[in-house]
Amino acid sequence: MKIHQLRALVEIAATGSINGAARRLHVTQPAVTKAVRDLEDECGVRLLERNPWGVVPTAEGAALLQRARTVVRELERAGKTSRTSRAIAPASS
Amino acid sequence: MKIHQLRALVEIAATGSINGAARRLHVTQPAVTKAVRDLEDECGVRLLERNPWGVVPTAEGAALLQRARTVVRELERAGKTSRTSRAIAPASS
DNA sequence: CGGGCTTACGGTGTGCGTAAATATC
DNA sequence: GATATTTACGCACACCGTAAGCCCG
Repeated sequence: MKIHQLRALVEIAATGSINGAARRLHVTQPAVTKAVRDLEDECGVRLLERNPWGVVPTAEGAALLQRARTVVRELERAGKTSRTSRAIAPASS
Repeated sequence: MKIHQLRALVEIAATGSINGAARRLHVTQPAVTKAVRDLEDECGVRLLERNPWGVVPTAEGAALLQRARTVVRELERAGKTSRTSRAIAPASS
């Protein structure tokens, strides 16, 4: 269960395609494919339904997607918090 | 901003020492030291106050700690969700 | 001396990119 | 032929463990 895997899932859902997710994540398609595949392999569930025109989350994928969104969002906030701390830190003489 | 770094921060705060965190995380002390150091280096803030008898989170460390706890907790829930999906998935003929 | 943190060094594993293959329209 | 996904291969980076050093009681 790695972050980049959850991020991949989130972006795939957001764009409706692995290609689009790859663009957003600034990585190549195979990287995203492997990320979700590892995730599916890890939990033993098909997270995406592969269609010729793209992909759609399965019910299980959608369920995990909600969790993934929260994790990514909170991680984002953590990064923001660290930046804020960086701003107020210099005053801690 | 990696998960294991946040996890390290959480466990350090929980145990009050890098040594204790290492034990909980089933890794060695240097690994934990480097994890928090990388985190500090990344956000440019001293997260821990090093004392001879152990370490104590700084104000900035405490702030990030709250976020870190949330991230770790949510990630935990994500893993649990995947297990649940695994349980209900086989019925999706 | 003992306990705890840090630094340096080497190995191993993982994630990424490139290249090639398959399927649909 | 174009688009989208998947698989295979090789590489670079990051994490971890071991070993050695430093500080304080």
